[in-house]
Amino acid sequence: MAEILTVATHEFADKGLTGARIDMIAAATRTSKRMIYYYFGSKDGLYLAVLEEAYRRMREIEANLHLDDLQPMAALRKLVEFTYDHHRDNEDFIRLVMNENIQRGDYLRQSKTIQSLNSNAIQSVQAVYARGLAQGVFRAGLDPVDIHSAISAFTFFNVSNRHTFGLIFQDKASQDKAETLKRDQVVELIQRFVGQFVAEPSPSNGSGRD
Amino acid sequence: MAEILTVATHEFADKGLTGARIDMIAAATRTSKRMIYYYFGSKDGLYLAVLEEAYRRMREIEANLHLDDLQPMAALRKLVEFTYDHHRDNEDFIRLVMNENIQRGDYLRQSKTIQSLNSNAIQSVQAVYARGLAQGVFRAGLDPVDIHSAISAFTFFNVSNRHTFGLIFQDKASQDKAETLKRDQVVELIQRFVGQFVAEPSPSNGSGRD
DNA sequence: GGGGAAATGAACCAGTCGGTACATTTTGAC
DNA sequence: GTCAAAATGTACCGACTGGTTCATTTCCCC
Repeated sequence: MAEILTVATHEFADKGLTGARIDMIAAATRTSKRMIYYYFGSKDGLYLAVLEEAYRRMREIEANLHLDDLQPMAALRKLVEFTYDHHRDNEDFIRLVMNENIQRGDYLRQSKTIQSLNSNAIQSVQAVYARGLAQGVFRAGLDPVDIHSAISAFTFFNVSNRHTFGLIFQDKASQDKAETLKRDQVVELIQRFVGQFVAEPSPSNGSGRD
Repeated sequence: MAEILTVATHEFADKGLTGARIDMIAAATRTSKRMIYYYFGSKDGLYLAVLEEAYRRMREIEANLHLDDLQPMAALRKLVEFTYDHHRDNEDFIRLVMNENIQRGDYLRQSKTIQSLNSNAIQSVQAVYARGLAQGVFRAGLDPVDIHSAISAFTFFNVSNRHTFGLIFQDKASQDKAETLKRDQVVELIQRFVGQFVAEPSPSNGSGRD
């Protein structure tokens, strides 16, 4: 059953809900189509299960960042870096979410499980932001949801629109693998958005990831 | 033929390439399925035509912004506002591009027409950025493509991920129609990213749009 | 070891859908 | 008016695909 989910995740991410073929998924598994229907009931049921699992997995990691141990600005950096890395390394997740948006969130809406998972993400941002405010390093008047939104927008777009964006601006040959904004740039952008001043941008650590 | 394109644009944007049905498109037209194949050859052919038309239309408007008549910071604002408004008001376009990314840009790649359209967009940014640098209001070291990327990321994500994002954070009931970041916020974010200092953020004009 | 439930296999089906064959009509240049 | 080319209507097809039927096997609890 776990195998089915793994294969299905890939297939749905690859072709989308309508494009994916149950027969293909079955063929790539050691079980049969019959089994897929036995466990998941329908194509939609399988898709929903895949969606839930993908979200669950991300939030699980995210919940273990221990942002509280860091100074606000550093915590912000770490959160951005995590999100950036996660999205870059989990294209399947990105594609699933894209597809779900094409379906207008019809399936996500059915899953109370997922919806409850995500307020935690906002809580984290809220906590960091509050500390930053208290210390005077963040500017006032921002909504945690907006900060989260800003982080998501960049890191998500970076992967989701890789193909069309890279294609259009391919003449700027430099960019390797059509990555648009580099990681440190995204960090800085967010810090400038949230920070009080930018005269002293932010310590540019050279650390790879995490 | 123009009617076919209009209807097809909507259908493809709505359901995606695989989800769209030729019979549906034909039914919504005053012509027949036979005609669609007569003019466009195949489903893929029709899809490609739709894609080209959508891109062409956007760049056409964009080319008429006359950013040169404005001071750099104001020009930047206008560019962001235009992109924000366009994306918000043309969900079909957004969805087409999303779909094309799910197809890994396979169709966009076939269209030399589109690819040539877009260097102009970068040219505009480049021009504004250069003027801003000369006047000392923009900071050095940025790539015009990065600026364009930043603008796109926000305005695009804002629409493309409306459904999943709005659903997840619906508890923050405030946001009307699940719009994540407000227009002025996006403008400010970009200005902070590009600008030299942010002590004096930017003139917040109260004008609605355009 | 009996028996019911869970798990599985193989063939099959009915609806769907992109695409076509064939015939016919309309157009427009001369 | 003629005639070729463009345009169009109708009916149809073959492949695909989500889903099912029926029968069988494996599991496991007492």
